[in-house]
Amino acid sequence: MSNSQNLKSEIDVGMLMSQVDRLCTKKFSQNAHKLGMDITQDQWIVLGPIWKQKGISQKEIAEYCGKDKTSVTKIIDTLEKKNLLVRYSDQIDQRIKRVVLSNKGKDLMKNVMPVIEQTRNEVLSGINSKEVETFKIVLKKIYNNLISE
Amino acid sequence: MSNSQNLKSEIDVGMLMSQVDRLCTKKFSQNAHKLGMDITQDQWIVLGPIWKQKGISQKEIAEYCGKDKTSVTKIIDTLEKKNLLVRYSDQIDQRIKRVVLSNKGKDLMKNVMPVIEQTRNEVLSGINSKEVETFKIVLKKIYNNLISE
DNA sequence: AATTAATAGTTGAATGTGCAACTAAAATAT
DNA sequence: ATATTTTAGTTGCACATTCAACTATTAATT
Repeated sequence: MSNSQNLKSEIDVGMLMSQVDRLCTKKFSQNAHKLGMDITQDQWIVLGPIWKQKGISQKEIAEYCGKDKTSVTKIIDTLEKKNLLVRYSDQIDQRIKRVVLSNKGKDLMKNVMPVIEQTRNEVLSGINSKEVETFKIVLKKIYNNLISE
Repeated sequence: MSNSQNLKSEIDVGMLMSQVDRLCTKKFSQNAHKLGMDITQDQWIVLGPIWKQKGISQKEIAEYCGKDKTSVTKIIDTLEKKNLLVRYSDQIDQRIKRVVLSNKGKDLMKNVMPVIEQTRNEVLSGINSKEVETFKIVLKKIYNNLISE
């Protein structure tokens, strides 16, 4: 125990962020499951832009989500198997795949809000809004430091 | 582009954290590769406690790293295949597997420091220490909010 | 002492990520 | 007009995570 504490005190920022990110993702899944929904955080993240913009392309989804196009392809594969969305080729530019939610997908997005809210409340409980602001600012700064392009 | 900006402005904290965590992990890998080292961030995270405490058990590694025991098993499998460490059973309690670094593992840990430092510098560039402090405090608060047990 | 619980670690399935190599289609160059 | 390059998306591989079910071993019950 004391040994573990010694080690923990020297903890690295990146390591801590990874841990916390995994805990948040896990909590989202658990909350979704508790509320009778079969969806992961990353599936929700990908559904978001499709919900907001019907017929959005996979490339645009990837940009919005900050995900690799490979990840987007595979998550959409999963979501298509679950009949939450439909893929179709752009009529003009056949390279582009566009995506729309199915009725099942729309229903899910309607009902998923309590999962988001409950998770956010649990995650940010006892943290004042100024701290959250700084937290977000730092995340954005790190983000800008690392997006090379 | 403007559409993407609209979407981005409503970005969720958890989503942003996931993105940033992935970018950090990626940057670590890239820096390691640039410096001629074959190691991922998670492999380094698991090697850390073994380096600090020779013969540490997998359970203790999992606790220190905040990783699931399953993840630890598999990362140690990988590290063992790469001959960076050795596993052996505890003489008294045969359930316990203990781990020590090989010479190759020790060498790697000696040489990995520049990767850590370079990554940390790139990640935290232009962020003042007060912001970093608050950032860590918020991460720890979220951590405490989510470790159920 | 024999049964039952708990513990440490492993395995397999499902999910997600990143890289490199690939296909197909469109845009550009010559 | 043909050849080259770029772009959008997919596939396969390696890695990492989680869950549930499993083995083996030790500890606790009765």
